[in-house]
Amino acid sequence: MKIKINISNKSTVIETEEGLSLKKILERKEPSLLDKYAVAWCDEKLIDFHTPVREEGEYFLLSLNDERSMKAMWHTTSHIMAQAVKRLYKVNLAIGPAIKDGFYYDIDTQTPFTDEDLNKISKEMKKIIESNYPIEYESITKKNAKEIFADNKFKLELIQEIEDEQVSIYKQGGFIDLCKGPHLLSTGKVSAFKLLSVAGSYWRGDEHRESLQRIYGISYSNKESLNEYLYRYEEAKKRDHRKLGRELDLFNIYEDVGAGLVVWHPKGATIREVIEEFWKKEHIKRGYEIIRTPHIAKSKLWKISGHYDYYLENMYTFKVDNEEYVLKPMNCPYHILVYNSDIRSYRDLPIRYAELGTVYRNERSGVLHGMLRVRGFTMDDGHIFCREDQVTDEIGKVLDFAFDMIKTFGYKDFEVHLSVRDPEHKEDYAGNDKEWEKAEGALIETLNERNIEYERKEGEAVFYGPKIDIKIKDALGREWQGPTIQFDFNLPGRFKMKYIGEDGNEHPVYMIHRALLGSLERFVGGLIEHYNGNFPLWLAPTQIRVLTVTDKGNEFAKEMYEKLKMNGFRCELDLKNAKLSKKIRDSEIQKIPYIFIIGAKEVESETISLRHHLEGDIGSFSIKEVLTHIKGELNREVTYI
RNA sequence: GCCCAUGUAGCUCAGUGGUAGAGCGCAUCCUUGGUAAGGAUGAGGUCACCGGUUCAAGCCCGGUCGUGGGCUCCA
Repeated sequence: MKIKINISNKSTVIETEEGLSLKKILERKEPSLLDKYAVAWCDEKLIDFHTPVREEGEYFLLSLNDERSMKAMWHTTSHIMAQAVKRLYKVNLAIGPAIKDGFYYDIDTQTPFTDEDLNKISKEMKKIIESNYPIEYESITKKNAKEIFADNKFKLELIQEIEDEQVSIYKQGGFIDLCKGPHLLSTGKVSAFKLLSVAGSYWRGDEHRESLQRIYGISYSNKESLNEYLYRYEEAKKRDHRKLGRELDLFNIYEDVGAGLVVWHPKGATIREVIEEFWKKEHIKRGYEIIRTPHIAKSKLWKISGHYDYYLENMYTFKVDNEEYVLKPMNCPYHILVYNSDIRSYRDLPIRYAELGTVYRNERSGVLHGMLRVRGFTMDDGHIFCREDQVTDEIGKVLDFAFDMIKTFGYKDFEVHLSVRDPEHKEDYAGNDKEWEKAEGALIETLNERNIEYERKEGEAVFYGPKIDIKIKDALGREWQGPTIQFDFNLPGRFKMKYIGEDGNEHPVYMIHRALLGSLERFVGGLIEHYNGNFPLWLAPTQIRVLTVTDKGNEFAKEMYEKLKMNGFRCELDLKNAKLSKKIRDSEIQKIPYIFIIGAKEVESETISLRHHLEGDIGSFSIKEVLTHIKGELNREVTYI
C-alpha cells in the first residue's frame, strides 16, 4: 500500500504495509518527525499517530501549533485529568470528549468537586505530564473490553452500543480508557492547561438518568496560547450584556416582576425604539402591512392551530369567567385570522403581514439567561401568504431583506443552514411531497442565485416545513441565531386558508413565517455584546454629552444643548462642579459617542471642542461644522439601502 | 425541572456566632480646573424572604424566591 506524507506542503510517497500506525511508519522514515508533529489530517479528518492506517491517501502532518490538532491535545488532557481523578478519588468515569473550546470529563461521584479539589487534581495532572507517559493504542474485542471495564456501567453501556466487534482503548502509565481517539504520543506533550469549572450533568444528557459531575478544562502546547485563551475568555466576560446592561443602565430583571421578564430602562428602551422605528420603515418599504394583535386569546384558537396539543407545556393558560384563555406564545394564528377575514383573490397575493408581537412562553427556569433566554419577548414576526408561482420570488425577497437588516447592525460573517426533512421518515411531517419539493426548490434556488454557501441539514426541519436559518457571527466570532425563514404546510390547512384563482376555483395558500431579528430582547442582548456597548451613533441611547470646563461655560453649554435637542439629537448636559478630566471620564465610561467641551475659549470664539468616544480629541469646530459632521454620520447609517 | 454554586448599601465586594464594613456612585461644602478619577463632610442596609437551632444568627439548619455555571459538542 502506498500513502503520501505531506510535510509543510511537500508530499512524499511512502510504500508501507497496511495497518501500521503513522507512528511506526514515521519511526522508520525519520524518527525526529515524531517530535515535530503530533497528528495528521486526511480527508477532512483528524488522525492520530496511533491508529492503524488502512486507507491510501495524503496525510498532512500537523504540529501542535496547528489549530486542527487541538482536538487531540484536548482529548489527551481530558484523559490526563481522568487519570488524576482516578488516582485521588474512588469514582467511576463516564465520558470525556474534546469540545469546541477545550474538554470535559463526566464523573460519577457522590461528593461534588470543590475549587480545592480542582487544585489537587491540577497538581496530580502536572505529575502525570512530567512523567511523560507514552500513550499506547490497542484494538481489542468487545468481549475483552467488557472484562476490562467490568466495574464501570457507563463504559459497558458504551461498549454495548458500538457496532464493530473490535473497540479501541488508549493507555497511559497504568490508566486505561475506552476511547476512539485521537490522542497525542505522550502525556508530556501537554504543556499548559487550566481546569475551568465544575457543573452538574446527566449521563447521556438525559435528566432521568444518573446525575454526574462535569469538570471543564482547556489546554495548549505552550503557556502563551493558554494565556491568550484565558485573556479572550475574560474579554468575553467583560462584554456580557448583563454586566453592560447594568453599567449602562439599559434594562433590568426584577425579582418582583418575575424571572425571564425584561424591564427596559430609558436607555435600553431608546435603543429598542430606534430599532423598531427602522424596522417598521423597512417593512413598509418592502410591501408589508403592519398589524397588531391581542396578548391573549381563547383556548379555542390554539386548539385550531394545534398549539394546544403539542405546545401546551410552554403556554400560560388562565380562566376568565368560565372560559379558558392563553397568553399568546406565537402570533401566527392571529395573522391567519386577518387573512381569512375576507375572500382573497389571486390578484391580492402575496399578502405580507408583520407585527412586533410580544409573546410569552413558559421556559424551564434553568434555561433563563439575561435577555437571551427569557419568558416574555417581542418577536419581529412576519407572515407571507402567496400562490405557488410566487414562492421563489418571495423567498428571494425575504433573504435579501434579512441580509440587509443584519448588515445594518454591523454583522459581517454568516453561516446559512438549510433544514430539510428526514428522507427516511417522510410520514412524520405535515404537507405533501409536491409542497416540500416546491418549497425546498425555492429555498435552494434563491440561495444559489445569490451564490450563498449553505449547509444542508437533513432531518433538521420542523415538522411543518423546511427552513433557512442564518447564523450571525459577532465581533468575537461567536455564533448567534439570526434570521429564520420557514415554510408552513400545517396551519393553512388547519385554518382552511384559500384563495380564488383565475379559474374561479379555490386554491391552497403557501404560508411563510419569517423573523429577521428573532426577538428584540435577544437581538439587543446580542448587539450589546457585539458592539461591546459602543453603539454606533444612530443607536446610541445618548449620542452627545455637553460638558463645561468651568461654570463660565454654563450658559453657552445650555444653549448648545438646546440646539442639539432641537436638531433631534439625544443629548445630556453635564454642568457638575468637577474637573474636566473627571467629566470626560464619566462620559467615556458611559460610552457616549460624542462629547462637546465648552470652556472660556469656546465661549469666546463660539466654537465646540469635539471629542469622540473611541478616537479622543478631534479638534475645534464651529457649531455649523459640528452639526453637519454629526448629521452626516447619522445619515450614512440610515440610508444604507 | 435537575445538579452545583450563590444572594450583605444604587453598583462591585469584604465580613466563620457577640453593636453592619470598604471603594465607587449620590448629597452638601471647599476648590474654577483644558481632554479618562481634586479635597472634606454626610446620607444610605429588615444582611432576598419564611421558619428553626442558640443566651445571642448576616454567619449554623430547613424551606421558598432570584441569580450564575452546566444538563448529548457522544467511546
